[in-house]
Amino acid sequence: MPNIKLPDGKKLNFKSKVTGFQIAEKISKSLSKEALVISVDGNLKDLNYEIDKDCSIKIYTSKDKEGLETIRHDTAHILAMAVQEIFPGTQVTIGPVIENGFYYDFARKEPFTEEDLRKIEKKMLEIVDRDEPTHREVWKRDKAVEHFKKAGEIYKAEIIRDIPKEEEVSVYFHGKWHDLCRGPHLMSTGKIGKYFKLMKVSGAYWRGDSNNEMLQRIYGTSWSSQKELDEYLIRIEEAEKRDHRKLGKEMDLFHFREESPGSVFWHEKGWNLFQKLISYMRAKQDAAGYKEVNTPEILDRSLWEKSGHWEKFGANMYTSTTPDEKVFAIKPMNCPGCVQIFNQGLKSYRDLPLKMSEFGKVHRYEPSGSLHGLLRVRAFTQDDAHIFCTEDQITEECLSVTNLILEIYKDLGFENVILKYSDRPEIRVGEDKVWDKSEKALLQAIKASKLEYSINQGEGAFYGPKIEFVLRDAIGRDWQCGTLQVDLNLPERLGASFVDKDGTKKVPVMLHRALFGSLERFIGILIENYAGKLPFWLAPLQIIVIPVSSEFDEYAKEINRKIKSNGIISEVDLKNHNLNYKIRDHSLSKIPILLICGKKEVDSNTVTIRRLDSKKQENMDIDLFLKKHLALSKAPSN
RNA sequence: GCCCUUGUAGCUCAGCUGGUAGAGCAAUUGAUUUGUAAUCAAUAGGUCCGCGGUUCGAAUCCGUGCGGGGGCACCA
Repeated sequence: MPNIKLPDGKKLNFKSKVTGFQIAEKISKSLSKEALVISVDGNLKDLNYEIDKDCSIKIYTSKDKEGLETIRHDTAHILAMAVQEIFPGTQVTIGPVIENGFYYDFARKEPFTEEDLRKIEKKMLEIVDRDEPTHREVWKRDKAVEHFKKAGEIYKAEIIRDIPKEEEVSVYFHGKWHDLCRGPHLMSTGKIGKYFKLMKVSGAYWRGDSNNEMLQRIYGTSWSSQKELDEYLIRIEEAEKRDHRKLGKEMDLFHFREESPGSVFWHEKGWNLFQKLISYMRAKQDAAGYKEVNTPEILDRSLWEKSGHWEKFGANMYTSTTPDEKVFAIKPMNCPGCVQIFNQGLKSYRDLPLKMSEFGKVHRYEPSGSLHGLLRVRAFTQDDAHIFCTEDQITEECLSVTNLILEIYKDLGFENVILKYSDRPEIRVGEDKVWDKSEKALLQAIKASKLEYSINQGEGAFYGPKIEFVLRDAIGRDWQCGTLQVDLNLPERLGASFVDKDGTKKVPVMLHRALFGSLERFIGILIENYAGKLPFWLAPLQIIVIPVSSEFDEYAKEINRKIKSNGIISEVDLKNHNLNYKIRDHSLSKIPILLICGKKEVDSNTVTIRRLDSKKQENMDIDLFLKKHLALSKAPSN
């Protein structure tokens, strides 16, 4: 007789076997209405799963992650069901739950269109109304394979073959329609509610392998209330409004064009922002003891062969043949060039750690389909540095890199940073002893940073372990930016050495690190994070002076001159438009501060300040204004 | 690279089933001299992404190339 333990510790006793739904009914009527799935000793099960022995359970509703995910999983099934009702002959494959929704991959010759999606949605609503009951059957493997093969579902048959021997092959029925599935599922199709929407169709490789055929994937979202669905759709719209490609055009920062896909044409304002970031970082790195260098963009093939890039990275490299038939590569990374600087002249242990930074522009031939605005380009500038040091110095150097990165992110408005740590991969170079040392050093640095971190086991580079710095933006999206890698390989390959205390030559350890990763990408992230409303010091155009009418042009020009002479980027707007027009115009182009000058201001030698997104007007003496804003207009410094 | 989709004025877009292009904003000029998110009017502005084909005739249909978008794969 099952003795059921509830999450609050209470126990319920049943005379015979009992289902989750019956337990919910026993607890309360409202719970029985809201219950979606149950966990039995930690395993998620259907509500009508029969319990016949003692166990502890928890019943989930749509308020729980488990409940919502089950709703989404069921919505995916109902999607597949609807598709097969409308388009017979379409094969189903897999349909998992993902963040905010689900997808289902189908095999069908004709592409699904936008109208098809609306048709399918309608059919899905019908299926919800039909409220088809769910039931689960466990089939013998052979029978299942046979059945799905006969039904023309070759993908399903293939999936069954790959289910581990010890697992049951379960088939879920929603009415007559059925699908191979691990479950659990809701008790009937009516339970999912009507708060779903099909979002888009796309291609997706069978089993995620680009050697396989391409299936059609339908993405959908599903929630437990209309309110949640609406909020989600609004969130998507908000994210679209922040799109850096759109804002970059509106703010006149940069553009792309056909002649050079994936390469940025930086306009004056965008380049100003770019240069500001660089000079900010120069100052930071200078203070941290880095020496800035610069290496050639084009280097002979032989160097890339020696470094291993030719073999390992060749598919992504641009090459160039000169009129005399020599082959060069346009650098996809700065490291080999930097090692060559290290190699020039004799280095002593006294020179270590030697930190060389480089704002190096690299070119990589990225697959056309992966290009995405500033976030994924073919030509970009790394805020790169290579630290040559001894094994004993690894920990300290890693820690100082981590601190530098955090400091810089904070200055740019990102306080929320997490780390991803990747340790030794299967295929690697170097002795385990050295790996032990470098992994330990990196981990120590991570722990000292007190940041949240995750471990990606075996994901390190073949030459050493690495940390990736992930920052979370204003609307909760994660962006991988900085990276820190320990390299025990390249210095040796390229013959780097230093003279140690004992007079023998030793190979230095090299740390690769980038703070933002790519300046281009980071600017994209900055724009999206701030929705284009950059902090005052980063704004490419910081102030616009607006005369109320042309009568005050001279005064406005004078104010503008004064501001500019203080090194603040300012313009005066003398166009023949009224004040309202100009305020709207410059607000839309996200100018942080507008200074209005009219009779009142001329008479009192003041300006009236209007800040972006604030209707508050603030009248101030011009010298006081400058005093208050001068420091704010420059990069933060410590 | 692969699947789907898309390419018309500086920008955002309209242009039904083929008959050599249109709006709003921006620009220019003029009027207006404006006090916190669009003053009025006039003017100018286009190899309809490139190439090839079908047709008496192509922005429109077909093929192909290039670019953009959404995904997949890739992301040292």
